[in-house]
Amino acid sequence: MNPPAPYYQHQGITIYRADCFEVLHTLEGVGAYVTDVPYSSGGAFRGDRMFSTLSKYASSDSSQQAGIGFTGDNRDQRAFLAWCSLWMSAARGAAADGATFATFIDWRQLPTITDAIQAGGWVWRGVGVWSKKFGRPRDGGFSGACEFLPWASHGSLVESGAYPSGAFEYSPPPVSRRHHLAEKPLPVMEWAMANVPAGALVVDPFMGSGSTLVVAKRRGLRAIGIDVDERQCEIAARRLSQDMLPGLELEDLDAGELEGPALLPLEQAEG
Amino acid sequence: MNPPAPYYQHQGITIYRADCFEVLHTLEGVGAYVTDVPYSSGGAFRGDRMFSTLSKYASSDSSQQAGIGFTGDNRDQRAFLAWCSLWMSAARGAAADGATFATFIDWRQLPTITDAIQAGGWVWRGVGVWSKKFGRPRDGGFSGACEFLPWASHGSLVESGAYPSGAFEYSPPPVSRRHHLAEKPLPVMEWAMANVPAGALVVDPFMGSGSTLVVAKRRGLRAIGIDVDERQCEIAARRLSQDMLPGLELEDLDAGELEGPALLPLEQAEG
DNA sequence: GCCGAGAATGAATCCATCC
DNA sequence: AGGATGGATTCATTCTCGG
Repeated sequence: MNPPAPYYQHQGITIYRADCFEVLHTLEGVGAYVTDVPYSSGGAFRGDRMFSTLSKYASSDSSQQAGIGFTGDNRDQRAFLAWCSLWMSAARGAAADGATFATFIDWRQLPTITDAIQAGGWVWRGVGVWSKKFGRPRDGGFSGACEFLPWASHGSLVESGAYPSGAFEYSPPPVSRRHHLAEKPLPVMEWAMANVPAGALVVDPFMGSGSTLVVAKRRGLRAIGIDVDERQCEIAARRLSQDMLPGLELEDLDAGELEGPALLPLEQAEG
Repeated sequence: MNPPAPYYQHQGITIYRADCFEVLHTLEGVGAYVTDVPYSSGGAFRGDRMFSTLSKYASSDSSQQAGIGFTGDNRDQRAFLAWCSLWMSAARGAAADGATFATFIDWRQLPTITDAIQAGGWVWRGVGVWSKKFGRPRDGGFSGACEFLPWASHGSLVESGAYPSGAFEYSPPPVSRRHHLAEKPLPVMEWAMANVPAGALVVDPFMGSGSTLVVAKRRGLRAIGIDVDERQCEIAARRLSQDMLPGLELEDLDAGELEGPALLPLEQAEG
């Protein structure tokens, strides 16, 4: 099979505007997958509002009550597991021996993701933690201060000479300064990719605004980003075209504004 | 039903030397469960789980294998899920409305524990993270720097006026200075119990060396600790008898040595 | 009591050998 | 074969101890 025509291609970095399955089936020799799977939306299953509603149910005490759409909740959860298992399996089919896999996820979907990782044939190796330092406070409960990075390998873990910590602390910039609602700050992405060996091909099946590619480019890695949304592809391409002199700190790149015509704001549905 | 005779009882703190089921079925009005369930973890290979806790978890570098191990750590996945569901369900049967539940666990068993929490009828609310700052390094992978604190409530979450963070960073003291191999430092326990409202009855079904009770006593809470191992009961009782003047810092209490005769190490057979 | 240099450590993991 | 055992490995942080 051949991949679709690239949306962007320059200096070892390629962007495809496509569903990830279309591209994953055409790849081989992938050394690492690093991504941020969408879990609060996703055209594959349901509209954003519907999913939010269900999440709201699940987060209330109403799961103990009668009359809630339990089957609907359940089916969404199952569909998410099935869909993740499928794309993770497709990803593994394109992976080189010893390839690594990592995706960001929130606490609620973490168990589903670790099931999907193993269902997809990956060897689950651990869970990294990104601490944002602050989360929304909760009277009588713990704030949601962390996001999780379950990671895995295709077969034996290959030594890369890197020993990243399982915990990383970094305060994210305000939403107003992000290119994407769920955007991961570049230092956080750099941490998540710290164990990727030199020369590896990195693939992000849910590219979003392209933080994975920006870090890959800085490190001189080959990389492929995939996103169904053309606006995200454009944003990512513009970020890659920015000045990336080594003297620039990642934080500065994060704060850099994109040149060119203004882009339409993203609708909520993209979160 | 009546509980067994207490092993220790003083100033609102009670210790039972018993299997937790024996006691849980006799309780009522419990405001919070805070515990550290035996992980039944220790490696991806079948054989690795079968070792004693000392050889599984204590540093293999140090030839000193003296110390106190603990029991009930050898269950396989299915049995661990079933057993946890049972005791969590029994615990919920004794819980007051709005009671909270929290247990420490490692990354490998986290999904199993969140399943058990929900199977036991609790409403899963989130996952706290204790960062030890440093874990054993892994070439090509992330270190295991964190332990996790999934938490839940019995029905609606009750406001307690406390807003603890979902992340807590603290370096544990070396094994040689602990009362229990898996002992949680007092500042970590204090964080894990930060949302427990004043006046609540706290129960720890797997007391170990009694850190939960020590923090409860400091906070003026009523508390019940349960452990099958009489040596742990004795250690906990001694810790509770130590000087706990408010002027003393928790770190100092951690470092305090216990008076009385030395304890025998646990035999390998029990591991 | 404070500070710096050197030593020790880790709720592992993986693999080569034994039985 | 397959389970059990023993040993080598890793480095940021903490601990120990002397000055």
